[in-house]
Amino acid sequence: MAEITKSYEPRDVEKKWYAEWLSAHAFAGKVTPGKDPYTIVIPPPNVTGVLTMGHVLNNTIQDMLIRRARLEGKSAMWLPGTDHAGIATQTVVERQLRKEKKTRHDFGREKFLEKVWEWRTEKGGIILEQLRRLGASCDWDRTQFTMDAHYSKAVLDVFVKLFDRGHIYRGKRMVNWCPVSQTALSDEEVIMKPVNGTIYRVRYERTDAPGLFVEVKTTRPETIPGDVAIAVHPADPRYEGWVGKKVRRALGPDAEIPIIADESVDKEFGTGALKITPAHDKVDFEIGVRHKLPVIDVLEADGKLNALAGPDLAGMDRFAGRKKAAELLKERGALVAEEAYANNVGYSERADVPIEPRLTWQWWLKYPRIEEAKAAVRDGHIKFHPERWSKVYLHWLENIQDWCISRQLWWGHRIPVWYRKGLDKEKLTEADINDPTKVHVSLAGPADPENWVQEDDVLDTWASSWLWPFATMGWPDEDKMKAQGLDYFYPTTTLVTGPDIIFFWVARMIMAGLEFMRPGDSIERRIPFKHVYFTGIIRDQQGRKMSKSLGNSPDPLDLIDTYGADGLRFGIVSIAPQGQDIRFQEDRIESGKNFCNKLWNACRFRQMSGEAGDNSSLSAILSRLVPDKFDSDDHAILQRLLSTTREVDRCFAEFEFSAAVQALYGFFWNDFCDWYVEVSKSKLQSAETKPTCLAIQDLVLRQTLLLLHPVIPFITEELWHQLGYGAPGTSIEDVQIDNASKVAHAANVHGIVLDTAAAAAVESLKELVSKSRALKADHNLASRRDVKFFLTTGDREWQTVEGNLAKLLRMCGATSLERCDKVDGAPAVVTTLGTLYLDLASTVDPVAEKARLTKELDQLAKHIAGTEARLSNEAFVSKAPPAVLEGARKQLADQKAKRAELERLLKSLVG
RNA sequence: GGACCUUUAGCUCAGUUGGUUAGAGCGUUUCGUUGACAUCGAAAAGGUCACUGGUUCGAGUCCAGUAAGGUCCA
Repeated sequence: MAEITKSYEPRDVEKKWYAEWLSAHAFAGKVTPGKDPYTIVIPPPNVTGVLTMGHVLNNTIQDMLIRRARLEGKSAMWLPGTDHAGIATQTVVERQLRKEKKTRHDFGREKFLEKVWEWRTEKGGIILEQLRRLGASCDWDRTQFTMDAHYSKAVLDVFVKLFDRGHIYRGKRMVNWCPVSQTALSDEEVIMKPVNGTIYRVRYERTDAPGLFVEVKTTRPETIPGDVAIAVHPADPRYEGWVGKKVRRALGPDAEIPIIADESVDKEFGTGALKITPAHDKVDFEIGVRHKLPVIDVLEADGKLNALAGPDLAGMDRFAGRKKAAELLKERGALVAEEAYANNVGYSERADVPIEPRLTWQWWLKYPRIEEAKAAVRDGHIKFHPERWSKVYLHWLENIQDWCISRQLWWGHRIPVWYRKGLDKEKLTEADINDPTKVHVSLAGPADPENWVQEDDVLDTWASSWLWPFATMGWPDEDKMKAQGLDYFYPTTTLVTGPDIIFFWVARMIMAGLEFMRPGDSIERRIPFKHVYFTGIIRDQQGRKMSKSLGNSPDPLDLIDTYGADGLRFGIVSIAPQGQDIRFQEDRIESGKNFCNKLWNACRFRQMSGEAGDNSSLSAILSRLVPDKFDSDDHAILQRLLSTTREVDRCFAEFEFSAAVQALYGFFWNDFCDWYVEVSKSKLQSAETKPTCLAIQDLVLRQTLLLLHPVIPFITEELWHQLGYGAPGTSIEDVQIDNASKVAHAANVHGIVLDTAAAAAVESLKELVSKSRALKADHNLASRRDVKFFLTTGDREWQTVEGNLAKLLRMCGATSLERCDKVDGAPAVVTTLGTLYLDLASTVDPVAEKARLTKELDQLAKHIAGTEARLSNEAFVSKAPPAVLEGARKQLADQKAKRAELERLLKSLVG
């Protein structure tokens, strides 16, 4: 076996093991009857995406779950893939074309799509490559893309089915229009942002009574040419007698518009009068419908004003038009005032520009299975972690609106609808849409395509990703489903994602699963996943969301180069508590790297300490232990190993990953390295204690590597082999991890009965060591090893000290530690094992020594007062549980004894 | 306007059903390279647990309210 190097160099180790895992097909998800499946489908990153810190966190957690599942003996399968990301990808390619001074229209639909496919072939796999660097153990042979032929077929099949089931309709309604992308958006793709703008007070003059005006407030004067009425509340006394009269439109082609009464007008807002512009506001549109008002659309798809806005405004951009409109109103004396105004404006999520409410023909989906989707989460068939997100989810479902699923893009799944040639698409009625002689809806298309024209629109990207948990495994093709094991792996076990896509994706997947999977079966069999773990959002030091545009996100690949993939994984998991946003700190990643180095060196120490024994299995190591030779340190470290194993078991079951990592960190660094390895150094000197000490190190290291492997897979695999825990050609994941009770049971089988008092004994030894060091540090003696200590103590305590003397001398850095009755004038410290004196009587400064003891005494006095107060409280004594009462009494006794000792020491000081 | 989250050491955060003297990492100060590790070791300083009130023998923890910051929905 090669000697372990002095420091851990991740680069080669990571490269080597990832290649080995791939060639061994270690990540392949296999249908294995008799084994429980454990399935995760990756939240497919956009093909345009590059790895961000969010991806690192998200995918590290998925990999941890998958690797832990493999270690637990489950048939684990992690399915990777990418999302075609309609708008995002089309935008990227269009931006490229713009550099060549071209638009997609210069190419035409077909040629443009070829360009996008070229782009995706060339650059679309980057993020999956990056995930490999991170160590992601995805079953790469199953990699899916939402535009793959098979997947596309599933998407279109679902459209046809939902159309046939009456869930899909075409309607001319108000949509959120993005003038930059020039497509409709769903409500979820609109981000409300507070904007400090201007509100314009505009007056309209009565045509029948010149000189009489009605005043309204608007933030959008450029839409005044689209006004078709002024609305007031019917019970508003200010406008008694006004309803039915007409006013002159303040801007645009000359027109008289009526004053109407509508209950929905808010009397409290402004003057209580509202201008009605049905083409450019959702509320206005509804009022317009109620009053059968015309619709005058003054905007083009690209956000420019059109001829209906009048010659002064036509051709202007909407924002320039707003300024111009204000000027024109002013000239005409119609502008009463401009006021600063803060309001919320909807922005396009992708293009980051204000959206326009726009009346267009679109395809809509009435969500299926809404009630069942609520029940699935409410009744606990699907568990959210943290649970509180279920409230957000349920609230959204309570208020759910139909989903606008059509997009005016080219990159996407083209809607499988054909219109009979010669029909005017804009004039189709509901009956026409459902008339197969006029509108054809099918997967295959019409038999006589020459007589039909296909719908231009494509589907919203999310209308493909909502099928991800089953369309990725061959659905709906029976043969493919069988080959890919859909029936075995579905429902998937856990979904790991961010709470920001709870509506976009999580809720919709639940509805899709319930609608399409295993019709007629129970709800547990139809849901797409059993657990949803919501990660926090990674923020920068200032608390801002990390984003490409802000440039505040470190490149994870740089971090991998600097700290290793394992260091990055360990660091990011350790700072990601359940459901809380994360403020990124690079030094935590550094501490992940340091932990790896610590682990490496502890294993190196084991290797240097003696010959390797039989490490081939847990049982082989256990049989090397001689329980009779155990001292309290051996008992204590094994107990801590068990309690840590139990804690990690619990953390994985409850999705508390940072707690798991912290438990392992504390156990390994503090309990094992700082204490057990240090005491080993003297145990290894004796032929009598050495074999058991080595076996215990092997036991702890073996089990710790198994517990750590899901978090830091590369280094644990490497050390596993370096220390001979696995046969050549096997992997650490070929071994099954035992939970705490199984490990305890195995130990019992080998005659190991752990002494529960050992932990307390070790704690008292640690205290003695720590206080002896402090005593030395106080007297600037940290480096010397030639000090002598004296201890005044009882027989029992001395027995403990004597039994561990060699270790104690080494740990305290002393040549001797002798028992004696009384030492005068030496610096001393009170411990549970007795009063420890530093043999330095001649060099001591009594004044400083007094100060030190007095300070400790003062602190102790406060604690005694507190304990006494509690115990003298009648209510406490009569109502507190006996164990608590007993604890308090013992505490007081100990504190008083310590006080007496300190007082004695103080008195004994000369001067 | 509605809902949710956060507020604990200089910084970032733990603190499980209320119960000894509230913890960790980083940072700071002092000391230390003796054969696992300086990517390290030892010691130390540092907190009226945002505020007010309540429940309780006992509150960082439970309840109500206030303040500040954040997120989502309208």
